Amino acid sequence: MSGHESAVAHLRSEGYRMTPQRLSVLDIVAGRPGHIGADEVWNLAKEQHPYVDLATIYRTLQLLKRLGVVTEVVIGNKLHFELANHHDRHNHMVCSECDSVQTLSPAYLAEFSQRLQQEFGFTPDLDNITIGGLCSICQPPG
Amino acid sequence: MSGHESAVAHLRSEGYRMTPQRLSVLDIVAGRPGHIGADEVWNLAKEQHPYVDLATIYRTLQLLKRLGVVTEVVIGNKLHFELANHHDRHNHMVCSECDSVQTLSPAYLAEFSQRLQQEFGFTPDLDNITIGGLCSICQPPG
DNA sequence: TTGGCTATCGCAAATCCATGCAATAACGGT
DNA sequence: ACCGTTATTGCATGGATTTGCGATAGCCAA
Repeated sequence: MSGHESAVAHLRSEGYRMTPQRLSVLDIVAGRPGHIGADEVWNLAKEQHPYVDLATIYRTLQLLKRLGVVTEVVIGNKLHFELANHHDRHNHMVCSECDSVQTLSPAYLAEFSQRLQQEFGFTPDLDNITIGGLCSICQPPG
Repeated sequence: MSGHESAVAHLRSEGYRMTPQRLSVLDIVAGRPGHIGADEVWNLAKEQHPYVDLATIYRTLQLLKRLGVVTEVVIGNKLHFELANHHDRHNHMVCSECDSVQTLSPAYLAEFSQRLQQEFGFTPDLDNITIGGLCSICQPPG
């Protein structure tokens, strides 16, 4: 198994327990290069634990998100998750036409974020923000 | 009645029909200075048309949104709507702690938008974007 | 005014996600 | 290895929003 040890240790250190369901969800999300929907996680998890409930999947994903182990990505109106890579934080640009996804360095948002903080005292949470729009291929003609 | 004529004409010109339910929803949203939740619209609409269904409210709001007559704002996990004022476009900053809402001039997003366009050929749709975070009052101590 | 085409409605059921609760199982202490 | 505490699960349920479908009612033409 790959580098789940740290995630497991993280759970443990916060008083959370390690269960087969949680390990399963962790494995599944970690086994994906990109993001994965909750329903997909569920389907895959059921292969190993036929009785897992979808609610457990959701709770686990939210837990892992709270712990910073996974990142939530809003695509359309569904939630997707991906393993948080702290060495490669990024945001997403989703094309509303072809649903393609590009990653975006948070550096692009830093300046904007600072202005909101300075001028309004508002601390935006842009970590998981997704930018919708049209990708270069789907640009309207003209 | 105020300036619903243009909205009505807009509907008509696109082949949509004008119904009392739609007029009612339009009146209600237009009669609000700020944003209003779908359930609130429903309650008010029922005063005039006791048999309107919530699904009709949702469908109408989505239609008006598609036509650019109203704007959708996601607050917490509910949808709110407000009359689109094309002379005063703005974004929203929603506090995840107290659900308070501040408006934000799109000027703050212009620079960010241009960079995405220039560097990635991606045309972001930031018109209706909502920024989550913590307002100045709900800042964590320290 | 009337008639017909079809957009729209009301209703019911489905979907997505969150939550309350009793039964279960993880884990530290013995 | 066993026990007890209590975090976690599965199940049922609820809230918000969407969708399928047959019935209804706008709107245009005659």
